Amino acid sequence: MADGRTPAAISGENLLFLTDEQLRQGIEAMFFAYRGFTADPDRILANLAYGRAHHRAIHFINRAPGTTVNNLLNILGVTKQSLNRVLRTMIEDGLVESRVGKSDKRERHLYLTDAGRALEGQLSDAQRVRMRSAFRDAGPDAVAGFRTVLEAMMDTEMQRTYTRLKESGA
Amino acid sequence: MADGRTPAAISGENLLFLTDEQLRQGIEAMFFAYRGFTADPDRILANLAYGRAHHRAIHFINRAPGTTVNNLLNILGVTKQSLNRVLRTMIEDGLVESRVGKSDKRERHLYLTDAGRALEGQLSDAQRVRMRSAFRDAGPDAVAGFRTVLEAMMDTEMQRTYTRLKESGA
DNA sequence: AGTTTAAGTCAGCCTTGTTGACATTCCAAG
DNA sequence: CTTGGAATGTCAACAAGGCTGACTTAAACT
Repeated sequence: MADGRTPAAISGENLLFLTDEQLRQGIEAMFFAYRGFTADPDRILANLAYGRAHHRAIHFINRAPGTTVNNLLNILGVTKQSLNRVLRTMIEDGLVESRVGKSDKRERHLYLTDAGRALEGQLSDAQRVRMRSAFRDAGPDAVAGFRTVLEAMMDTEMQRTYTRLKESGA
Repeated sequence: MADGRTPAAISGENLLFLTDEQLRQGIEAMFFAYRGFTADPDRILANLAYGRAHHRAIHFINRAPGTTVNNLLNILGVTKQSLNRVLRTMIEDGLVESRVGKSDKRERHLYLTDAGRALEGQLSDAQRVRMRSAFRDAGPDAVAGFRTVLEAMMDTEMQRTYTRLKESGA
């Protein structure tokens, strides 16, 4: 078995963690935790003229500088029109730069400007503070489990996107 | 130490799980996983005239039948006006029943009708299928870690709400 | 030359959040 | 008994951020 559990161990550990009540608690935990997860950046964004959609765009442009609009579209899972509205305001405000592609001039490659990077840093700092505190409180084993479950919860398509980003990172 | 780790073990396990890169991966995992988490109920709701807000209301009314509007407001973290719009359509459509309180007639107690319970079942079945599959793939230790981290990520207020619901359940 | 692709844009619609103002009902304290 | 405050509901207006559909432009591919 890939995870080192024998069939005996699996039936032995009597699957109590798969009861409907356990699953419901997992569902509610996701709901409440996601609120906490977005709360800190939301507070910062509320004072500017931006929202969560801007945060997401800015995060992934920072993560993969030079990404094309199409690529970003796939990562974010929204329509071109929806992304464009967000992108346009950030380009106008000088947070994002859009450069015509060298090899393929139809493509636009996206980069954060200095101002964009500054905001990105502010937002991700806030989000990381909470994440770091949660990780530290929970300990490395819990964190590993956390990531395993989240990965298993993604659509397979998103799993691939996530893994690609992860491997490009470090 | 409550979790059995000695101070030496903590510094020994060199805190690699707290690097900025690890935290960023955790952040992205939350983002992608939440999309998966809501995808199945969203698909069902798209065919009806309801959205995620209706799902949340219906979930917690089912979880705590007879809850007051104010209580639901606190759980959901939205404004009274926002909840009321959602609630009103579901009352009109015969999914939710609103009963005037016995002891305090200002309060309205909320219950699902048979039709409401049917929809709730449909939605939570869909969501549980994915959750169950993720839990099973990840195994009980990972699930425990998942819940530990999520709990640590909540605002303390939400933590209390979550715990109260959890203990009332089973 | 004709088709497909990437990006952008316009218009319109929906859900779901927000504020602010105001009415009603009822409990409880003075 | 009256009055203040609490719980609820309702109306109006607005914004963010999704969506669809239609259309343009430019570039690339075949």
